[in-house]
Amino acid sequence: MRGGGGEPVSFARTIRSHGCATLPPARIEGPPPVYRRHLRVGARIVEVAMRERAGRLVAQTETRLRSSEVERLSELVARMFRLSDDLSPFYALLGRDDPLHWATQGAGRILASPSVFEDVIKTICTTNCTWSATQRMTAALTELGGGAFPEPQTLASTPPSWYAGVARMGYRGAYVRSIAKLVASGALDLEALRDAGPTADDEVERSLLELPGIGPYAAAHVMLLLGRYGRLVLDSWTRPKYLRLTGRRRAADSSMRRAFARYGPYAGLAFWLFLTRDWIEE
DNA sequence: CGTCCAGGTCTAC
DNA sequence: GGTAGACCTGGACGC
Repeated sequence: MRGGGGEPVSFARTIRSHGCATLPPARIEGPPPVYRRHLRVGARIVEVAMRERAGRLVAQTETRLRSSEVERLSELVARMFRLSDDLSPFYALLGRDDPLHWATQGAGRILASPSVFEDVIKTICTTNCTWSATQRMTAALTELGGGAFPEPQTLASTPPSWYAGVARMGYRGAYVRSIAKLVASGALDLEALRDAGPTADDEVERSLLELPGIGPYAAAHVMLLLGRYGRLVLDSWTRPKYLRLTGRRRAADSSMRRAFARYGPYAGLAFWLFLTRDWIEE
């Protein structure tokens, strides 16, 4: 790996993926698809352009990085693209006659945030509001962070008046602030959820549900970003989209779960791919 | 203008 | 266990 000053940081591990950005701020341009965002690398914030080149994921920065920063950036990008995930067991489930067989070309690599903390907070910002409100809230958070998502300590020490008056987060502000305080104080280690290894999904789900502002929808959403694909993300966007795609007039949550149960631990990923196939241009 | 509700969650029955 | 109401905010509506 090399990096800085126009030299790309590249990853030996091949990814064949259609990255799906589920959370702002992110923009995908194309072709060729480029994903850009500012990342906090050590003490400073750098803009990083990430793209696929010859079967490799390449991250490039405008400014030259120290080798320690290259190391750190590599770590962050590997997390975001979940490079340690092996989706082959999922692909093995998708036979020729499977409606999701198309996904075996490399779909399903969910793009996460560099930290679990960021994914948790942003997910709270998607609840019970319009997408434009989510964008407003996350833009304010990024502004507070000086161009990148703020550290837990920053959010913990920011007064409630900022949450209400600037970010206009409404009742979510208290949830976000209290989670930030827990993390900043060391009482809660959200990042450990990413490397929870063989810890059962149920246990991870319970941990998430204990957080203020995190309910069934948010827990399932964060788990998808953690590479735990068993839960279906059920909300006011996915439910109607499912109905539209299947031509059904109504469908209980239980019947949607049943319809995807055959994908086992990948049921939630299969559901997500089923719903977002039209996001992928062919 | 008032009402409804959006990529829900919490509390109180 | 299941369900009603409240909850910040701000667009999209109907009147």
